[in-house]
Amino acid sequence: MADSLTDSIQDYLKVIYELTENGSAASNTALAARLHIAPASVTGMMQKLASAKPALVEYRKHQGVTLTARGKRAALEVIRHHRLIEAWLVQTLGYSWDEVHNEAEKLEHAISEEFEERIASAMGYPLRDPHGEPIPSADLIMPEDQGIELAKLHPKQEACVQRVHAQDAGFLKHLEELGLVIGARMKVLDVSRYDQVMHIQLRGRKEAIAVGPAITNRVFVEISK
Amino acid sequence: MADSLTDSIQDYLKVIYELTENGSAASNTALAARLHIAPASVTGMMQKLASAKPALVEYRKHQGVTLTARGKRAALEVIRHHRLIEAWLVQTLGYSWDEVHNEAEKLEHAISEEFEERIASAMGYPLRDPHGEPIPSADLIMPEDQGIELAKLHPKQEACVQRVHAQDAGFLKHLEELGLVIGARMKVLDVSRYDQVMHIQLRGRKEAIAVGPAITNRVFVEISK
DNA sequence: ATATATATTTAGGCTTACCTAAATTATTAT
DNA sequence: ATAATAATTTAGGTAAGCCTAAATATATAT
Ligand SMILES: [Mn+2]
Ligand SMILES: [Mn+2]
Ligand SMILES: [Mn+2]
Ligand SMILES: [Mn+2]
Repeated sequence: MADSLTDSIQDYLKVIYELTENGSAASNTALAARLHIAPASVTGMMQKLASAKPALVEYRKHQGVTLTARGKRAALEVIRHHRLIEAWLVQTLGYSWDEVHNEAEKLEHAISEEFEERIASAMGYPLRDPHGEPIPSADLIMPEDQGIELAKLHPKQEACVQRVHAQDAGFLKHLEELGLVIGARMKVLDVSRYDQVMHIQLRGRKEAIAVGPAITNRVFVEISK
Repeated sequence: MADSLTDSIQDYLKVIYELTENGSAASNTALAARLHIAPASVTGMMQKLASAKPALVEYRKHQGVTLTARGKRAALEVIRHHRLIEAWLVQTLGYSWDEVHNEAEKLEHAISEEFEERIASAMGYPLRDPHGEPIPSADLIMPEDQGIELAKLHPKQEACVQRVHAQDAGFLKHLEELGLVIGARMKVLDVSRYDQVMHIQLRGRKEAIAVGPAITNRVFVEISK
């Protein structure tokens, strides 16, 4: 009943959710960039979603958009689909974490609620996707996430990789080669003051690694006191 | 590389394949009925597919359409997707044979070749879908099918249900209740000359059943000599 | 405060895939 | 062979979702 939303609209809502998780409104330019769509087209879609019968976004010219309660629910439904599918591709079909995103990007719009429930049940209701991202519950609550950017750690601190905020296959493959996979334990050796390059010793690895902000801002960890 | 065909076009090609399996061309009206689309719209699409850069159908006004080699390959690709998905929903997610069709109808357009290969491999390259329909091979050859309509049997003949040509959930559920499932063994008791109602004794069932042409024309069997 | 640069919106178009109503062919029955 | 019926095509439209170019509003730097 809830879903007569097109694939396109579902993608817009999903991206708006991600861009507004920090509390601020999402700009049209940011949306356009994430969706690979011209800014003018985004404006048109935002006007449409804002004046839909039950509005999906709140939109004020030049001020960006936020989701209405309704829009948020729709977004979480798509995100739940996406992350469950990713988890399931890895668990039952042997996909690796860098291969699942594109497949899930299409399947998220194609599965039924029945299918969603069946894979969730088959996997024992997993809480996170293969990248460590939390999976919204069936009643569409996004679990709180207490992870912290790796970039925020100080020398001597120890932590465990909890979550990686990325979808590019090459980037993910690179993280894997570095040993920055979910659950990996590490100790920060030092941080260069000028370029923020961080030297890290991963447990079970001989050599320490050096990673820049492009990586440390996307890897989230749990500090192990 | 092969697939820039829209979901819509894929559905048209699939239905054309099914309507031309008997050798004759497919009429626009028949296509329109199967696709739940107005006949005028079908005409438009046929003109488009016929004059596409590599033509997908051969079309002459008022004469109906047939598939070109290219169109046939595209159709078989979709049918392979559809049937593999159906098999896999049943085998790995516990769907019943009457629930899979609608789910597969959407997923068939959403999965990658990679996904196709992975589920085929995970199931050990099955030859038939849950309704007994043959699954085209990875190189898009449709297996020959030597089944015969149940309606063609004569009294005293024994046979085994090989395949059911149907997708309506209610109809399939009814067949299941009757005991007309894939692999069921039976003996024809008699056939009423006027309404073609057939009396059948299924192995392992107490009571014989009586079924009309709406059923006997859609159930295909293998005669067990 | 003004000029410049950036972000956003408006205007006008395009493609895909539908639709309905009217015209045209084909088919069938007399 | 006609006339009536059925199938098919043509003509003219619509709604989604995009796009580009031009106009406008906002933010930034001096
Ligand atoms: Mn992901
Ligand atoms: Mn998507
Ligand atoms: Mn089927
Ligand atoms: Mn389909």
